[in-house]
Amino acid sequence: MLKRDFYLRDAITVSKDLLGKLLVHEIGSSRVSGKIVEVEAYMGPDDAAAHSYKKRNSKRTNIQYGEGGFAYIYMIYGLHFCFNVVTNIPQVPQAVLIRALEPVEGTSVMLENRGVKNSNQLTNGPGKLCKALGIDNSHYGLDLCGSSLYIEEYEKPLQKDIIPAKRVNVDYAGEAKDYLWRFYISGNKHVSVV
DNA sequence: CGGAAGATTTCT
DNA sequence: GAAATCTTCCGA
Repeated sequence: MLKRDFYLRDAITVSKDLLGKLLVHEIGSSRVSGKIVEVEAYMGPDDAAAHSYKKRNSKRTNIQYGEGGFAYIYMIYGLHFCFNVVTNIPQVPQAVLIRALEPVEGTSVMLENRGVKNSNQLTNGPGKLCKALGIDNSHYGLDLCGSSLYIEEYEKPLQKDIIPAKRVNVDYAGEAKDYLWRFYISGNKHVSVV
């Protein structure tokens, strides 16, 4: 399992390092997990696309003001949950949105959670992977150095296979919408948007 | 206290 | 291309 130090860096560095790692959710005795294939970095106070833009501190974003390595989960459009990893030191509100996974363990559980048959569409989007892994608001603020939801070493993608791209659905963010703060693994079938 | 908008998904 | 759908947030 990744240690606290891993998360105490800036969101861009952490996001790139997260590619190829395994996101694990232990539900009772079963393990559900997926390889991280797509992420986006949100850099906080100076990033108009971030929830913590201009040091906004609300009930929702508060966890970002603590130290890195905790789960930041929020509901969007009243329908879907998104899972983020808080990064950096306290008082620096940054986070990494996990946008897509490649199913590894417990795919039958994921299929059941999602109610679809095509495994390519199981976890290829932030809302989808939360549903597939059974992540919801009850996991808000959970310590990723704990024992039920965590990230561990898995694969290390080649540098050339890490593709920078514009973030998705942040058109409202002015100049920040063009920042290349989204990263995904080249050629992977489970990336949400190509 | 009320209005507005959203780090998405799904269907047509 | 547009609706679904409701929590959260910000301004008054």
